[in-house]
Amino acid sequence: MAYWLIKSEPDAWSWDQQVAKGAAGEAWSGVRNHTAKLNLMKMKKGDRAFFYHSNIGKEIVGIVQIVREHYPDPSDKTGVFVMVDVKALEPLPKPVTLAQIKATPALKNMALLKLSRLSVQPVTAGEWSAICRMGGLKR
DNA sequence: GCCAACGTTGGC
DNA sequence: GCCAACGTTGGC
Repeated sequence: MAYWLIKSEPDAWSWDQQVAKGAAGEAWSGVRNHTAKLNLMKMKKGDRAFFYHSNIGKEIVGIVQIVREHYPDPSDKTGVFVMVDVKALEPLPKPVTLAQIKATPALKNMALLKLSRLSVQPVTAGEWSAICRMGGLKR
């Protein structure tokens, strides 16, 4: 299984809205960046991703699961970009903030810090478990 | 095909 | 509100 991190501005689409969608999941559309697109296309059903709130909060608030692999984004008229469907899996008992990640030596190479503008990015297994622990999940 | 100008994102 | 990073656009 692969791990990812997806970003959203809570003004546009928040964790609470994602949770409200429940098991049905929701389309993760609107990506207009080719690097992000490549990552979307690597996602497999069952992969997990951190849900990060950019701008407001600047913290990882929960975990989502990929429930549908990439397909054309109907909101993209050029037909170039793709999207996936994700569903909320569980919240982090303690959201992990950007400041905490920066202060953690093991996480200093995270794409989140190096490619701050990339909205869909890979997370290593080591980073995943470290953040889960910081977030109060026991695993 | 290069590169300057410009727009957007996102942290501060 | 500012600015750095970076992607895109357009002139040459």
